[in-house]
Amino acid sequence: MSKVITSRSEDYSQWYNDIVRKANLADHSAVRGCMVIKPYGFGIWENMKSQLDKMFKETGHTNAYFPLFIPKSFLSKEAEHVEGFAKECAVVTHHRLMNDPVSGGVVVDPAARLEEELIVRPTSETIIWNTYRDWINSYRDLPLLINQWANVVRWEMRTRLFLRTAEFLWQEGHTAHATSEEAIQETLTILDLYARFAEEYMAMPVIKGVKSANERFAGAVDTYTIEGLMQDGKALQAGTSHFLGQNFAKAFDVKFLNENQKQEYVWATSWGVSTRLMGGLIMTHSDDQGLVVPPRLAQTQVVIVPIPKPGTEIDEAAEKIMKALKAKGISVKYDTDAKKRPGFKFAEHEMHGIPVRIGIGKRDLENGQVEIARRDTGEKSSHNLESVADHIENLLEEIQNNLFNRALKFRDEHITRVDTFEEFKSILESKGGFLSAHWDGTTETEVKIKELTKATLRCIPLDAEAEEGKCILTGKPSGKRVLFAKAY
RNA sequence: CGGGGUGUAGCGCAGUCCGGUUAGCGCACCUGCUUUGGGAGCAGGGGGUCGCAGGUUCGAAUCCUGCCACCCCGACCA
Repeated sequence: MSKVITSRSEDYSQWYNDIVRKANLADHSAVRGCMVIKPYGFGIWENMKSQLDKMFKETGHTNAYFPLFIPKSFLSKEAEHVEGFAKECAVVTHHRLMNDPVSGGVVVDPAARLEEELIVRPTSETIIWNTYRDWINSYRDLPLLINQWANVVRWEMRTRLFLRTAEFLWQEGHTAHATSEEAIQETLTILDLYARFAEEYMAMPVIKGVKSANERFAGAVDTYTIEGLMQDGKALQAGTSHFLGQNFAKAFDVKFLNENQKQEYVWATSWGVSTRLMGGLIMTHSDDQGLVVPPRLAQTQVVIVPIPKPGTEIDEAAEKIMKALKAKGISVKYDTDAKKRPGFKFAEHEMHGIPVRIGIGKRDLENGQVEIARRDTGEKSSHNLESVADHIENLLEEIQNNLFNRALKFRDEHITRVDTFEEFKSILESKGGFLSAHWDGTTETEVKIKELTKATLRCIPLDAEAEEGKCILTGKPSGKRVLFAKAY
């Protein structure tokens, strides 16, 4: 068998790129920094999306849609937001093209210059809060719990498929509340929702925490995050939930009349996860045979590969199994392509990460059995034809759990408590992963650590226990440990 | 945007230094036959503006200039 993808240990970046392309997830487009998500990859994204959407609706949110374009002046209304987002944006300056009599091509019509440029949204806080001003008058209009599924554009200098592309797909929730407490509660509700989704569906363990001032979203009072750990020991920020205080309400003059007939600014949150989750999914589970997809997100959960022999008994057995699996709501495909040999199909389906493969050949069938191979461990076993559907139903659950537990074990083994800066640097270079360390709480120290080690402060874990200690860099007192790591 | 690298068929590459037949190889693709329990074998066949645009030359994949894209390392970020 020839090697199709680069090994993880050999070149992690190349391995990642190979999986994205060879498992048919995505590819580069003709536009700089943008990607084409292929049908197979998009199907997995759609599964993620529909589950998240269901969870948003269960927590009282509804979907809406706001414009792609944001008038330039909107971006400058919230001071910190400008700092963070007014750069690296795509800008629309004209609204018409014309034929060029000289070159015969098409040129921008100079007469069609816009009076005010439009920014292609890098995030939608400004256009949404400008709209909320008209929607909110009284406490009876609150809370306003809205989500939108959209694309956004950030003109990133350096891009990587799924992890950082110039255009990406995401959901962004924007809520308005009457009180600070309620908005903070919303922020945390969403953080929990994201963590549950990551762990229960993506089988990707995450740490819930709060960002330092330095890593906070531009315009937020507090930014909460879920942080995952990839197989190369680097952290991935997988989702964020922001408590925005009254910053945007003040910037866009969004007030409501409270029960005591007094005007107040509303309290806000915003939160989002993006197609970056696809990158996290790939890097959490996949191996040198290709993609590994958790059963709950797999487009196809089971594939049946016949070992061709004359006669109809193989087809009959396959039909029977498919019927039983479909009755249980399990998605299954029967790979009858006569042009490909079984060995080729095995490798191909492994590359695509299909959780369970059933092999049916004459040899097994004579014993009333089929061969079952699981993608997570590669184990193969024979199983009785009659009860195969029940077995697979359990097996899919087991694979889902095993993927999570395996990733959890890896993650926990890669959280190292360090008490000196020397230790910090040496563990970071040798083992990687999260470093649990004391920090004096200043941005200055955080930036210094980044300059010296390339590690960033990922988060202050929500469950961090009180513990007296000394900052690993400055020796100043600290009340709890925080997590550092190199990150994507 | 700074440093380094790459761009030749769908994919992976040789050829470029030192210009010169009709631009080659492996995989993939098409046809036929034999095969089919871990990426099949044989025979035949199709597919190329050599990233783009200029320039030098009798002649450019090859030399020169500019541009573009991708990869890696930085800075920036979900």
